[in-house]
Amino acid sequence: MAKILNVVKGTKDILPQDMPMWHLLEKNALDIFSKYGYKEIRTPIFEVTELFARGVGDTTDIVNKEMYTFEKSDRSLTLRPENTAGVVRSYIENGMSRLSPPVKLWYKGPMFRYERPQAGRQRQFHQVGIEMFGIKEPTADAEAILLAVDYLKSLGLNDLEVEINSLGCPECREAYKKRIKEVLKPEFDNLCDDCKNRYEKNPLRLLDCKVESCKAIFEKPEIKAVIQSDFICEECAEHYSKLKTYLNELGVKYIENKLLVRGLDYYNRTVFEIKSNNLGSQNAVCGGGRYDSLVRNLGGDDTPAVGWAMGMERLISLIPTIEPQKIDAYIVSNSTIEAFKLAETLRNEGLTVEFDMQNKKFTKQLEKASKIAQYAFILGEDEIKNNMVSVKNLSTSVQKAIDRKNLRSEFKNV
RNA sequence: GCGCCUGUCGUCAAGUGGUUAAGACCUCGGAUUGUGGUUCCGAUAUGCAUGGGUUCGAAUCCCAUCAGGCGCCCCA
Repeated sequence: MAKILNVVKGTKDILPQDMPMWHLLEKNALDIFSKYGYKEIRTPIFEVTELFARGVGDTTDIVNKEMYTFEKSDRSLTLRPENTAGVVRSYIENGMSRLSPPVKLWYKGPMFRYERPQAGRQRQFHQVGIEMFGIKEPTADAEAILLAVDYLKSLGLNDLEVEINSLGCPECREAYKKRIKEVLKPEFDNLCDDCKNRYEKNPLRLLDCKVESCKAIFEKPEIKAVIQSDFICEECAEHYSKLKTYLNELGVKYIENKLLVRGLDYYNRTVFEIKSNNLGSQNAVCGGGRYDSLVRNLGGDDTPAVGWAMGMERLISLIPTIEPQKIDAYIVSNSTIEAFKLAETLRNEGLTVEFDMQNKKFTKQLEKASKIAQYAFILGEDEIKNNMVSVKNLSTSVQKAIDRKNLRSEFKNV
């Protein structure tokens, strides 16, 4: 026997039995996002590496150590680790800034990150997400969050926690970073290695360190005071407070989490996450926020934008398993040709139909029918002669002969 | 990149040093030559991730390698 080959580490087959859940996610995405005016967009799964370096940010882990990058024809290309950069690239390249705002786009598809796999984390995984361009007002932030909550509700996920925070604009954030670094400077040597690293790279991410010794440091009064201070400028504060007003009025429950810091560099002002307690340590199903400078950084006009992405595998692990549907009919017959022809006729009429291709014994055919179909269409010599079909309801055992002309309309009455 | 745990049939598993490696589900065949889902019978691992070692003897102990899971980090 030849050697068996396995899926690549961190990737998974999505098997037929999983498909009903995937179809539900995809159908609800199309239905609900459409109601909010979103149009679907599909961008390539690989892009020029520079797009992610400039878009996602070269201080992020995603760009630093998690990208699948390869060289082809002297160009460096990368399997997309997320889709916002690609959508923004397409928005700019296709002149969508000429469209009347808001420009609302949604996507779904595979993403690739080279990380150690664990519960809720794969190297190839799928995201569904939205991006809205052209609106600086907090109505955009509020509608994006409302849409996320609506979509989750449609999947039966009603009690997930929405966390929000405001990172401020680049100006107030820089000032805040500076203050954090100043107040922590005397403690620098006592921080854990990760935090020492973060101190330079992204001081904001120091805040939710889980190491006990670091937590203790952050509890010191003079440090805690800085962490908990409202650092954002007046304009940012107003934006944030309007967002909260909208959410309150719309009945969207949320908790404010001052420590919530998305790891991507492009966010400003609003950031949010939606979390579940049933996911293990990778507990975020949705993450997003506002990214007003990304379009400009990638060469477009100054364009405010908001977006989020959800991990589809994580969503699926939260929704109940959906049993596959049985087909309408299985044709039971010892005449292969007649069965074949009848199957084709019925399929053209819109039914899902199978028949026995191996000319097995009658009882075997019926046994198969009972496993996979709602009805058995029995086609024996008598039936063929009289142009009839004996329809058997396999859950009630009721059987009735029906004229083939009326089969399509009458079989479900058996 | 670091830590912990695990690897017995397609799947779930019993077995923890001593003759032929339980059982269940699935699959396939038969009992049943035009009536299934119930029942009964039968088939299906010369092998326990792979390679070494210890032993009279190893799925069981040891080492290495590989694979998987979980956690840290990070994120969806």
